Amino acid sequence: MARRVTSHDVAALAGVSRSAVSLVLNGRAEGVISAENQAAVRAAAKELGYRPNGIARSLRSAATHTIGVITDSIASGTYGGAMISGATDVAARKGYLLLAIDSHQDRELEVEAVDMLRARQCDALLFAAEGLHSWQPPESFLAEKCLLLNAFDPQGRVAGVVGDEEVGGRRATELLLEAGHRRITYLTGTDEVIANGRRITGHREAIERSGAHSTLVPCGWEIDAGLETGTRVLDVAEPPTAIMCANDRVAAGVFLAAARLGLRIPEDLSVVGYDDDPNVAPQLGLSTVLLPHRAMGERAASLLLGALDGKELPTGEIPVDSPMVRRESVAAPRS
Amino acid sequence: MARRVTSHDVAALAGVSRSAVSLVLNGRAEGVISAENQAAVRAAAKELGYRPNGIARSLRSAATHTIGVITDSIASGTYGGAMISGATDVAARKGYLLLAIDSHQDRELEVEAVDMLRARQCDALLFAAEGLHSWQPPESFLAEKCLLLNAFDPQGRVAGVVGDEEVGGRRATELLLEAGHRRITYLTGTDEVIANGRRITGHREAIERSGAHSTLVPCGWEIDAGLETGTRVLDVAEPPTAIMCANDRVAAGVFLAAARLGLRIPEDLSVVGYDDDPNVAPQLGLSTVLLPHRAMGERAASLLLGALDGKELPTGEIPVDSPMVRRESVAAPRS
DNA sequence: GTGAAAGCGCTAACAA
DNA sequence: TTGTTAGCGCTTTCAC
Repeated sequence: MARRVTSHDVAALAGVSRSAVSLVLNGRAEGVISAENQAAVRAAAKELGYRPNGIARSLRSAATHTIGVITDSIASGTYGGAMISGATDVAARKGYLLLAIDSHQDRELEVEAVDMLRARQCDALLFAAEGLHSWQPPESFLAEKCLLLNAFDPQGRVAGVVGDEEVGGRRATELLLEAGHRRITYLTGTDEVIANGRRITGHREAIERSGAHSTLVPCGWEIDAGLETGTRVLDVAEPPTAIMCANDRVAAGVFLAAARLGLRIPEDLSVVGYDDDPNVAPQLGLSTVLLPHRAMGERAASLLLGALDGKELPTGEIPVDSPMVRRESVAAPRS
Repeated sequence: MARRVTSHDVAALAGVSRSAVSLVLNGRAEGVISAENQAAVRAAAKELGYRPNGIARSLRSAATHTIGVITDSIASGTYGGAMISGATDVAARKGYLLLAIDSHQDRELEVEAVDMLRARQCDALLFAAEGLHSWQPPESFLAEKCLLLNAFDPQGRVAGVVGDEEVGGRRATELLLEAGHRRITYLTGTDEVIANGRRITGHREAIERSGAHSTLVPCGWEIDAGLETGTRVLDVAEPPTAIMCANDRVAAGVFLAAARLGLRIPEDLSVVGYDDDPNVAPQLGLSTVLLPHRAMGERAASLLLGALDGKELPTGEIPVDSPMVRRESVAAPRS
């Protein structure tokens, strides 16, 4: 770690002043610095491997090109990483980097994290939640340009980028309706998960518009719940021709239930999942609604970057489309 | 975003000089600043909500309390997040934050990422790989305090924190041996995955020491390979009494194969996996070797932090223990 | 026990 | 067209 090269060294080697170096390297030299001096500066910079000290530059310009991110437990799940990764990529493309810290769902740590990030003069703040939920931002968070990811502010003071769960619930239902199903069962998740209610709303909308019939059966989120509830629902005189599942793991349970009962998918039973879980959906050939985590992260970063560019930040919830991933688990019902 | 509070404001309110503020707030005031002035400074700082500007402090002290992290594609898999999360937590506890950027396995982006991180004066650099592999650090990377995570330098110039795959392979094997198995089949992964060879080495060691017999059958890493190869291996006159699997997904395939053939686990067949995949192992009750991603991340951060504290960085590979997770899939063979 | 002054590396206004 | 200067906010001698 030899002493760092500074603009002073470059200026000396090129035989110009430090300001000349600054102008040339920041593209503000045209018509200000002679062509040969420009060349000399560039040559010297290259020879010395000069990189401007970002800290000094930040101090001067009062901009760190850094977005502070508070995550609530992002690494524990399968999906959180995709959001952060999407945000990182979009930010990096504009020269911004993410400074991340995890609060482990601890309110005190959250506040402390905001403080740490603010002390480092982040240009903007982002709060990212593993699972969609309501989040009350501390005052210090609101003092900056800020945004929520996979979360929303109950008081609506900050905008939040979220997956469009209603559309997702509607799409999954419509896929079954369009295939011709009229007797549909929806194995729902649990109410403490906010997405659940929204998906149900979307589902009901689609059903009502169609005139078909659906039954909602509380189930849960895990494979064994899918197996158990799926078996109960299917092992009756007039079973549904299609099942919509709370998520892909439940769908996997339904696959098992169907296999047990000798029902083939999709010939005897159509199944649609939710999440596009990479560990489940492709293996099963499951048609499912994609939770657009990466796109959400990208969206959040680009909104924040826009705000730093002077654009207005939106308010309220910013839904990101949840597309349908079609595989082989849905077909027309046996007539 | 009202104008930021500076030490100047605090000094003015407390009626002292800026240097006094600095001394008090950094705990260097004892015996230097009068008790009442100290109290005044603290009161003023609190009232104004003063936080020292980290950028200015960094410029002054030439230390940013930041670790730059280059990831190669960390968010795409199930495990990468745990490493980063472990590192983040350990670093945060010492006031360090991670500045992360993803190279998407692109060499040019890698070099650029190192440049960006160096320009921001990170105190140390970490390269983290999703899957264990060899990585050739650019010169610019080596110019800093640096370390590899889940990777190793073929030329040995930087140390790399890795999971102990040999021990893992040995442990999995020993679990079966201790249960009394003498006819074991190992469904191996593929050679382009470096961990595979190491696990095989560990496996062979354990087998040789025991005098038991094992057969290695190339299989792969996915559930369908496990099902297919598992079926082939089990559907013979004298099948193995235990199967060791390349990973947990393969083990899931073996579970399916066993079910098809009417073999109960663990009564008729013992199975051991690798990874402790949270999406697979608990659901199956699978005994498996834990890939200690979080511990690896923690280890890397604490080594780097130690180095910043003046301690020597080790060289070569730094293995982190891969513990056995015992569940129900292993029992004594039917005699 | 306290405050003035210098300087980290950079950029932008200003003077030459 | 160029170089000099001031200052971002902080810490740390060094006089007082």
